[in-house]
Amino acid sequence: MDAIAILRELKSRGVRFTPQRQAILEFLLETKAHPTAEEIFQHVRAKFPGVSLGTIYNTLNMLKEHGHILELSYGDMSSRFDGNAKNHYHLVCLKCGRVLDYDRPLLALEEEVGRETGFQVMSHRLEFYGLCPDCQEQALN
Amino acid sequence: MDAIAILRELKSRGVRFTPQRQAILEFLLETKAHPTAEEIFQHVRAKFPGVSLGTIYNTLNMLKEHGHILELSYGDMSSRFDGNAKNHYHLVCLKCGRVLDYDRPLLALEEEVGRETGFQVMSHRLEFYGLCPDCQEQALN
DNA sequence: GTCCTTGCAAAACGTTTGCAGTTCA
DNA sequence: TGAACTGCAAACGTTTTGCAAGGAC
Repeated sequence: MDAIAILRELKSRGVRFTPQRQAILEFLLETKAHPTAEEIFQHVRAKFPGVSLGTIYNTLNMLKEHGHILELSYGDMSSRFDGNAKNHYHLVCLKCGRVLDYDRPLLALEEEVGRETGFQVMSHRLEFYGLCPDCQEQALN
Repeated sequence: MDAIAILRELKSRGVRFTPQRQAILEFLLETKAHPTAEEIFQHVRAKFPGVSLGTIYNTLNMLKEHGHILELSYGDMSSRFDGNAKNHYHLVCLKCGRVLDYDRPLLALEEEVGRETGFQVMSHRLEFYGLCPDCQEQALN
């Protein structure tokens, strides 16, 4: 589903279709980089010089609430946003902060966890921390 | 290992043993609640009325760097701290924000992920999101 | 025309930093 | 004694909010 299709669907729920929103969502869908709000801002500003960071956050929160993007937050760094809300996992580089996708079959644990704990499990998040190939190479030098 | 033993061990690495640090670490070790820095501050202030939030953060960062506690961060809420740095997983309630421990054998995935992706995996984090038993009950009313 | 959204600025929030004074070793 | 730590306050970066003007429908 592309940006226009998603925004059309949202329109039927009372969310307005604006060119800024289209630019933000298109960028999120086409990049694999898990950008921060600031990075999205810089990118969208190339097309819409007057856009503000407030609008970026407004749109990101709206898309997140409707389940079209994911917010990934880490201790010290600012949040990163993922245009792929379909389930997948992440590899986080502890040195450069980069976040890479890791596609693999989802773990079938939720039902078992719910049974064991009484929690009504709705989703899960799995992340691996370490060094990306680039940073491993640098460590050798 | 209790707070005094941990602080004694840190002393041999040049970290000073202060009563504020003892109070902070004791609270983290005895609670299961994964408190925020602010909650730790409120608790420690009962014993040390003059303590400052800066000291709380200073101590939490020191303990985290030495691997004695974990920092858990989520999108909108502030970080929570876990006095149990031994590997275990977490259940996060989407309604009340509570974080519960989930003890189970660790997944043996790191080696496989490293092989598949070229990442040098050093740790992983697994969290389940949903409704805790209390909030499920409330939803019925 | 209505009301949602934008841009801007200010504010809020959690966290870090700088510094003078204090305490631990 | 001297380096590490404390308390305080100011600073910081990220995110949210308030509001008047603008744009979608």
